[in-house]
Amino acid sequence: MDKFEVKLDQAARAAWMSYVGGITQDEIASQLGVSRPGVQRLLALARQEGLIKVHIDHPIAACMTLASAIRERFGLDYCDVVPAEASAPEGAAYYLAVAGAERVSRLVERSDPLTLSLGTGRSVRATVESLSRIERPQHRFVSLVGNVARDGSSNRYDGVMVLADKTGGQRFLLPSPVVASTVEEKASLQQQPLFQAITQVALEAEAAFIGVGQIDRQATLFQDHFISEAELDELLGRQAVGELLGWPMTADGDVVECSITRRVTSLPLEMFRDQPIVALAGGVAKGPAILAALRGGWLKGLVTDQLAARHIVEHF
Amino acid sequence: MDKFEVKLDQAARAAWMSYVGGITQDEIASQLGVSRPGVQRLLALARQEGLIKVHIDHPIAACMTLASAIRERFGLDYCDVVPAEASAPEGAAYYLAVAGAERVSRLVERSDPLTLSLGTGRSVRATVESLSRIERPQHRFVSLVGNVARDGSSNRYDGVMVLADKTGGQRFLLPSPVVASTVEEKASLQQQPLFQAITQVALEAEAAFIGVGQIDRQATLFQDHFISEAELDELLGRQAVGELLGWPMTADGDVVECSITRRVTSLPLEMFRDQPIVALAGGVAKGPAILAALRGGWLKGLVTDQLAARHIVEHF
DNA sequence: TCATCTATCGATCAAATGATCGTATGCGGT
DNA sequence: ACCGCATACGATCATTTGATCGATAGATGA
Repeated sequence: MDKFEVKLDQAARAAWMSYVGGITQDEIASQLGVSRPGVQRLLALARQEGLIKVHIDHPIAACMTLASAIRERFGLDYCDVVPAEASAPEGAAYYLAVAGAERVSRLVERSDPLTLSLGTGRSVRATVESLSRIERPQHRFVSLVGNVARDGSSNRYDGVMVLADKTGGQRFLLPSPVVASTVEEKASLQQQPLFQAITQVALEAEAAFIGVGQIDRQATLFQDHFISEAELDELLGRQAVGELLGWPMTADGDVVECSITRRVTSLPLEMFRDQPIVALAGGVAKGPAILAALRGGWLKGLVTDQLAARHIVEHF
Repeated sequence: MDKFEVKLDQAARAAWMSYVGGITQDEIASQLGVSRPGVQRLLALARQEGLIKVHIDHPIAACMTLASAIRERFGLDYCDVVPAEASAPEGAAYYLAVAGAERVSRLVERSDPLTLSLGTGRSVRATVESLSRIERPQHRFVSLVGNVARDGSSNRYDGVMVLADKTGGQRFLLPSPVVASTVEEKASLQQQPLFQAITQVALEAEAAFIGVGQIDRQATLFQDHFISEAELDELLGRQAVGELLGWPMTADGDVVECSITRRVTSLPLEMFRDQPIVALAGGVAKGPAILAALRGGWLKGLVTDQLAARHIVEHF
């Protein structure tokens, strides 16, 4: 095995010249007295033996590692992880919004008519607000979640509204509360032609950008009075850890069947199995919920922050 | 300057994908939403800003760094640094010989007639002894240093002898002591037709492989009785720290003019200004001598070990 | 000793990379 | 507001890199 040692020596030399010295393989070949393919084999050996350690000296490097791990593990089309600003917690939210806006604008910028669907939540709102104005009247934007609160007031600043305002595109809002008061109300809503028309548009969307909700006392669903405290307790009792479009799910990503589920008016998740859903969510509290959504295989894309990403990779 | 931060962020991302992730630049370009040349600029920026740290996980890496530094600093054609075997001091000598033999055999292996000149010293001897046998009767080997001791005995195992034996090439030995007894003896020697003929051959050599001598109580010149103790003291008094081919020189690489110099019979160093001289020497004791030879600009190539190399770079 | 097998090596080609150039875009000054 | 400058961007080409294939040399066993 002494022969192998010599090979490794040469491999290390070649690796040094190539990576540190920036020498071309031709040059290395003549320096080492081997053929160029020989140098390639040496470099391959060096890589294989783990002789070469590359370190990117920038905070973003950790994010990239996390992003790559998550993308691999859950077969995502993409995963962006933005740095967590330890000093300014809102900084991370801003980063998240910018990163999300980047992904959205990629789609919106193009000239062909585009249909995009949006969920609700702070992250989605912040994301569309980060977008710059661009004239795209040919685009259509549709909301996947009802934007009417229990008291009947309509959220004037839904993401779809902002996006349509910024682009001049068409808007399609779901004229319903997130959770209907009764099963009958839900059925009645779903029979409205308007509701069905919007459903149809949503099905034609090329991508869906949605938030991820956590299920606890800080849950948006609860804080915004879409569900009552008793209903929250019921969800917690059924092991719900997060929600997508108002659909609560367990840690494994299965949608929880319960009294609330039967009254959720959002479009059923199964409907989007073949559509790319992109989640926009960050913060350590959202970690378990995002992980659940990933486990359920609902997502094709994810824009998150370092805190949530770290939680996710630690609980694969 | 916030703009610059964003650029650096992207540069770090691109660098991560390229170096750690092994993604192609085309892929990175589409992931980052820029053109491929844009990615190149980002990578160039990342390199320039020192974001990318490559570490070769092998003892040889340190040697390569030293070698590169020395080659750069003194404009050498090449510099090989072999690892110092902390456990076995003779191991390093063996490595040195193998590394030197590698350089020599590059030249010897070729079929065109070759003229090679050799100095004396343990390193040169060990080097030629490491060479494998190869039939090259068309080659010529010439010694640059007299191989006759003060007592008149001839060193039967001069490097030239060994090399000629191994290749079947012609041998040209300098029939003189390294240091003549008197200036007159030197003059007389130099007038011999044989001496002049050999000088002529030496001038036709394509490369010279020589040792480097230190000037102290362990000096080969002194140990082998080429100079007396009084002469050694004289050299030390004149700040000589090393010698090439018997020519003592100061730390700056200037040849010392003194009573000994006038009696040295080796071919004058100036004669080789346009010839590639390669020094073979290692060990911490040889450090100052090698550094002097480098400072004098006498060398075009160097094969040394980690100990000497470290001394050299620390005393640039 | 010969045959065969395997491992290694170098020629060739496709892909990826780096560099140069012309062009566009934005910014500051007049 | 317009002009000029500077900076940055993207198309194109040369170089470098990676991979595949056939060939050759050495090893191993019959």
